[in-house]
Amino acid sequence: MEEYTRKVLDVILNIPKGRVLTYGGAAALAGNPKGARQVSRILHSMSRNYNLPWHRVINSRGRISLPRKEEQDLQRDLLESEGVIFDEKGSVDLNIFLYQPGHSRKSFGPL
DNA sequence: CCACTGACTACTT
DNA sequence: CAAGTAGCCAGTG
Repeated sequence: MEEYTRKVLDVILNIPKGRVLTYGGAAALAGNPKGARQVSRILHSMSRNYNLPWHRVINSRGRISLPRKEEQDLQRDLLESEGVIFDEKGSVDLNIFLYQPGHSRKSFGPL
């Protein structure tokens, strides 16, 4: 497996509860800003074996990208149970919930 | 090695 | 907002 793949896994595992990360963001943190698509494939192939928090990974517009509705609902449920808020259009406010290493605040949220 | 795939992204219509 | 285009790159066969 490529080192890049390993780094992506590491990044995903480090997303704090209640935060989300975009595919591109995970790719960038893993050292390959153009590797967003690999992130999605990694999640698909590794989430089974590594117990990854795959639900904390969404696309650059703050929306769920899963193709199947059941999976979308599951991801949304998991995120909401962690405190992530979805607006009426079904998207997450990345300005609030995006995981940004080094930019951590003591508290966050819409309040 | 080549061809194809994909839970992406940014840009343009 | 939806649809099309181009760039991207590791896994798989």
